[in-house]
Amino acid sequence: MAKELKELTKRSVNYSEWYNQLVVKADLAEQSDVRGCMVIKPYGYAIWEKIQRVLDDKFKETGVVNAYFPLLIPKSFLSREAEHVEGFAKECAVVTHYRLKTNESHDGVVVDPAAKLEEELIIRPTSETIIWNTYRNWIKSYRDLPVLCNQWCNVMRWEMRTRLFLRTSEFLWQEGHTAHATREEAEERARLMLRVYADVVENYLAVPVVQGVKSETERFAGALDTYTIEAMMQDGKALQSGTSHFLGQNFGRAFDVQFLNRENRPEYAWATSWGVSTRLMGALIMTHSDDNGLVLPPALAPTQVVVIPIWKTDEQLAAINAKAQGVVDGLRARGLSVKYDNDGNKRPGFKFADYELKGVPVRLVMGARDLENGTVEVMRRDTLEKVTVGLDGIEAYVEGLLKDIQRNIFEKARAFRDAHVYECDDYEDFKRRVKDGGFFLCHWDGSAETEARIKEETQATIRCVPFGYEQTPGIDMVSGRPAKCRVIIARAY
RNA sequence: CGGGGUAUAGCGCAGUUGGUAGCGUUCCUGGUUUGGGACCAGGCGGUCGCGUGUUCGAGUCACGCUGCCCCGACCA
Repeated sequence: MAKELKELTKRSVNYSEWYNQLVVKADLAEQSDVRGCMVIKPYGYAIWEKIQRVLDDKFKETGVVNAYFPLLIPKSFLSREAEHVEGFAKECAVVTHYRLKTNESHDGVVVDPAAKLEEELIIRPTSETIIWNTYRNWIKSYRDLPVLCNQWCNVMRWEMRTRLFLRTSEFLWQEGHTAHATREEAEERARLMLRVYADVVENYLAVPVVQGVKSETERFAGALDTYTIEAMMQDGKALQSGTSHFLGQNFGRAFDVQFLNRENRPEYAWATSWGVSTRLMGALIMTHSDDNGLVLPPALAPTQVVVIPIWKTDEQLAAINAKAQGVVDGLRARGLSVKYDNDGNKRPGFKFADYELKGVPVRLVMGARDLENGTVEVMRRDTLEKVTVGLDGIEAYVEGLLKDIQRNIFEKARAFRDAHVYECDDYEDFKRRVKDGGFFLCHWDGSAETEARIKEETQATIRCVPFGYEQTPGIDMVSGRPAKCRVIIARAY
């Protein structure tokens, strides 16, 4: 069954449209008929599962365990932490009834007014409240700490405008929630999880990120500090790809989670929370893909190698099948995920284009010519380069090639990012250039007024105070007041 | 919730001064093809978003409603 495959919009013509078409045509996801929601198709979900597995293993290495908490949160829980409720109240879906009944004309159903809930339930926009309400019963002594739980789940935030993977009303994520006996331990945990995110995103998704800390206004609702990883997309816009929050004792206090410390004195537990979502899929797609379609990092590609035979007669096909089987087995023996596609309904040219669209890192082609010469044609997706190599030692060759692709796409993305990071000291210059994308390193006086003015006049926001950047004091380019450090300012998704 | 669009086959679209439904593509069947998105022939598929009105007659005109898209506000 052939699929309709039209040419993609060029990245340079309309980046948003290109992205949207790519997600749909590469079979990753599609818009659902349900408002603001997304259907993740099997191919997209296979990639997400791989990301999940990598993250899960890394979490466990740091002592985190998985658990699950309810989807529905009593309304009163949400309002316990004042800043938290203010941050999320505007985008909550609310369950008000628990029953439907047949309508008067017996051709449909209506909400049964008699089934109104005494207290409304909120569909979780995030789970701090319900988890900390639970932790109250778990934590009595410093010996119970730390508690290091993660949950894989869906959350709902009633967004006004949605985009596949980047912003949908419902999305999949993991949220980790930890409780600690000391402030220092909690702060270190928040920073540790940020490092875990940066590791996974850079070394598996091959997406370079800037680690940093958010300004007060960009902080998570209820946090004392929000750490972030920021990636740059190919249009120069920033994508917040993961966050880790130091929550202080705010939730411990709000949910009365107290423990007796070594001195036998009651103390509120210290908290962190941290999450990454299916938005990572968006980062993956936008960072590497080109006008031919997706480019997947070998570490996450559901199919790493596709082998395509080209034949004219059944005898030829049989001969190629036999020869190719050896290659496929050899590659699989090395743990690679290989697809052999001898579907006679599709022509080779169609398959080439289709696997490129889907981002398969390496393609092997075997025809009558190769059969005679004992060779195979190898194409790498990242550069689209083709070479013909002998079958002898093909497994090691392909394995090396996959490693090289993984490294190359990361280096390419990092080079692009670095070429679009600018130090900027002049606000007029900034205003002219920021709309074309890029990360602008600018001195900031730390005031919310400056931040608000930049946002209003340029639609750019302070992404973070970057770590690992040599800071020197200077003058805020907007207010002219002294500034302790430079921050990254950019337009963002 | 403000401002602007749009609604006709699964998808993308045309449809003139009102005259009874069309193109491309997908899909199905058969054949020829197969080293970069094949070709030929045949076929399936539509209460023209919903409702009311004007008219001998409405996809087309008027009014109302609804959905969706874009631009704002909000945002992992």
